[in-house]
Amino acid sequence: MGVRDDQRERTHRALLDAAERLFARDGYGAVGLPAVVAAAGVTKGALYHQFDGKAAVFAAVLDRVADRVAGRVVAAAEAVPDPWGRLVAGCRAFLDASTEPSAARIMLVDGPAVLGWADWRERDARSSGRHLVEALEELVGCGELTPQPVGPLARLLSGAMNELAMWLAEPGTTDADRAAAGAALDRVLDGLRVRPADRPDAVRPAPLRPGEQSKGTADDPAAPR
Amino acid sequence: MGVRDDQRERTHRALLDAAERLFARDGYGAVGLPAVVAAAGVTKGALYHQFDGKAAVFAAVLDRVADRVAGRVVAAAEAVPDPWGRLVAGCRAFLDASTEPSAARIMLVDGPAVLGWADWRERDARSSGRHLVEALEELVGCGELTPQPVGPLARLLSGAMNELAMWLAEPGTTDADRAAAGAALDRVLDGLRVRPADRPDAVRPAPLRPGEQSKGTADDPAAPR
DNA sequence: CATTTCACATACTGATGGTATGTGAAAGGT
DNA sequence: ACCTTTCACATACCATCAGTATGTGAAATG
Repeated sequence: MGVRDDQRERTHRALLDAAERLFARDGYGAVGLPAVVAAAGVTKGALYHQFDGKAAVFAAVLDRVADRVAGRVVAAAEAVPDPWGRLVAGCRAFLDASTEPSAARIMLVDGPAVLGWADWRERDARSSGRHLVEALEELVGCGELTPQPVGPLARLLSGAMNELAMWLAEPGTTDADRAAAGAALDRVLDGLRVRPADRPDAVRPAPLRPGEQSKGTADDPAAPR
Repeated sequence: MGVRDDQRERTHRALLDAAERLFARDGYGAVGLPAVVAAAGVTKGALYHQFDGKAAVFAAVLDRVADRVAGRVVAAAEAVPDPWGRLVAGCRAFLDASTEPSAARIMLVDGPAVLGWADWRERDARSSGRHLVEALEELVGCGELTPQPVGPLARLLSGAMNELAMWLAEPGTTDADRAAAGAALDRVLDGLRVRPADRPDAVRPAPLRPGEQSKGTADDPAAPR
């Protein structure tokens, strides 16, 4: 690698940084390429040399954001030993990470519209979505979930968490809202869990009570303003 | 009233029809106003006389689509006598209606990106979302759901159904996919239902840990905004 | 029947995404 | 060391789009 590749990578990152900031703040449609290249300190020539167009820049930004989110999900999940706890921890981490306004706007709001739902879905399946599917498969394997195709369930849960994240990313939402969203998600997940009584014979004799992790009290989410 | 209002309404509908067709097929971003007015057989002058701009046309189209969907939801729900059946029937009808590609693309994919999530949410809260909240409140009231703020749960379920609908709206999905999505949704809803064994009569703390909450249905469904 | 209103058409503008071409410095061969 | 090629990027340009300003003719109004 010479000084050439170095410069190349520097402008690449400058473009991604500028684009992410502007896309997150104003939305894809309201951001023009002139604004992006100006914020990055380069010209349109540089942008079109490195990307195939505006949508490609957005896709690259989205991938980077999704990677960050997936990283936090994995980190949170692999700190928990038991499979069910991993699912819950992963979901909670996803919710937290996606609530970051930049992530919500780029990944959840504009993503499907700009890239098309199919492309967007595919990218999700390669980052956070994959871990969700794997966690569900493991839970089915060890009898904590009733045997079922995990694909549809993963989509359902993913959609649920995405919507909650977009809500929580909205300015004006409070910590109480965050707690209420987490509690609702906990209740849904717990409802899916095979009751210990109904479980024929699991891998372990249920050492801990169904982890009710509703932190704080689920309060009225009405947000005054 | 006069021939004037008549003509006015005719071009209004022509614009909405043309815009809905094009937006559904190509997406908001890929449709230009020239294409819309050409398909409607009018000129840009007519469009800007009746609407405030491209986004306003889209909003009007979305409202019409959302009304159609909500209509089907209500029709399906009110044909069922018991509250729980109403919820399930309503959800299934929403899934069916939103799977129509035109509805999915306009309402679910482009809607949040074009109008902004908050505006989009508000519109949903006025059509389908309202009925979901009401159904959940009724179920909490009659003890089939554990007392909880229904706002977050409604958002969660709405997001889940939206994602499933977008999936099923994709070309290439089969009837088996449709059935699998419905089954997954059924399982989640059923998991939320209070077990008859745990429901002797009145409202009890349920199997959840204490400290949850004990209030009734007090909950503001829509975040004011 | 004169006047006003209004639904719409035409003409125009600034800005945007995208392309074609130019340029100068780094890489590579001899 | 020198010439050539490559490449990362800049400049100039174009088609198109959303939006605006103005014109127009028929319906409403008195």
